[in-house]
Amino acid sequence: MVNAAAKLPRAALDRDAWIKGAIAILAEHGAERLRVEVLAKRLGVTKGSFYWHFKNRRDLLDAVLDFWKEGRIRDIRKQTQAEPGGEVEALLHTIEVYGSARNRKGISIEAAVRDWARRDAQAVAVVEEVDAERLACSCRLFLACGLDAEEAQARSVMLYAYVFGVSLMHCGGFTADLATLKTWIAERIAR
Amino acid sequence: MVNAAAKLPRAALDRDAWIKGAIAILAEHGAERLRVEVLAKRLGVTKGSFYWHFKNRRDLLDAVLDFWKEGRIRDIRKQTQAEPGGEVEALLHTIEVYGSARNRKGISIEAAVRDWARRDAQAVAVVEEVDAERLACSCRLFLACGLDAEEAQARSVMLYAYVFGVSLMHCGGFTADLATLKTWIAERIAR
DNA sequence: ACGCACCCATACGGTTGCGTATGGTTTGTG
DNA sequence: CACAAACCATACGCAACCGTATGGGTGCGT
Repeated sequence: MVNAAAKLPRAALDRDAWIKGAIAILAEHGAERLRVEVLAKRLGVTKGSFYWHFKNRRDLLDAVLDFWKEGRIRDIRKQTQAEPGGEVEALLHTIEVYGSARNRKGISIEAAVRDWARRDAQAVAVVEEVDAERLACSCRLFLACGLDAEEAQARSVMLYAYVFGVSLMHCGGFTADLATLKTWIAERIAR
Repeated sequence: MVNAAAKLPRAALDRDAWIKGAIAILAEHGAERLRVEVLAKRLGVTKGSFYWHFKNRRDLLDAVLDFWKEGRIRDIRKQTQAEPGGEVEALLHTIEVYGSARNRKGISIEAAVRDWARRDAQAVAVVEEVDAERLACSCRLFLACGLDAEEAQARSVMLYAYVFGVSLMHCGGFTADLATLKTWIAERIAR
């Protein structure tokens, strides 16, 4: 019998494949509905396979959190690197990338993890680490622009609070040109 | 046998009591884990009672959404009413009330509903209505301050995106004096 | 006092999901 | 080829829930 999903000799799954599948479900349905039997069915195998790669469901969840944390820290460092003089551009770019509807998948994961962190201690720890790194990165840019320490910190908090918040709002119908509004806001935060 | 929970002759529950209990669970555990048997146990009755007051679980969820919507619309209208000349104070007050850690319960419900709205169409509709009302309320204040329509809209979006976002962030450890940072931010948004 | 509406308990069948036990298949290695 | 490790299927027990069926108790109107 061939693989029902791919009609190919089954490629053995590794831990990473399970984690990536888990993140897809996390983005679509949240951590609460990330179930091993559902995930297994999605990957075209049974949970017999799952318990070979993971000790239990919690083991998977921790792996997902760790995977997400590493990726987010790598990403924020990449997005916020700037040539001297290009700091404002880098800040505007960061707002654009993190607050734009263009990045739907990433925003879904972000929202799911933050909601998860309201009940799970491990998720809280990961979010704290990621937030700290992001705040440090943008703070560095604001300082390079010549702002004093307090204003640099305040603007950093404002920046991330805004991009996370706007991704949760439903302001369609409020204005004809939301894009113009967003660039106005980005300017007021970054400049 | 007396009532196990209150040691009193059981007071008959009405629909409202169920809804309020449901909102408590919603705040603590999210919509996904708002289960009728759990809620019934919390209220000291069995689900036999529940299905007397509600058609099914979905019926309760819709009632919860409606209850929340009405309350939020009433609240935002109350919070944003201002004497002529006191508009900036009203805006600062709104930021304080909605973004402060003082309002833990309300923020938990807000976050739960917004997460809920990422998967449930009915929740989306309710959040859209509430957001529209809130944006309209603060927009009115900004206009009364003399701002033009575009800037009033932009600042309104920035205001709510910020307060929702900051309630999801974990910036403890980033600064010694978060309160000062928040007042700086509030000033930059409202003034 | 009788009946009925209101409110709730108990019991049941069905589904989903966790974790374990056990055995089969495939792949690499001596 | 033999054998073991890696990988997966099948089957089971257990728990949490949903929704229904059914009956018991309490208060109120007549």
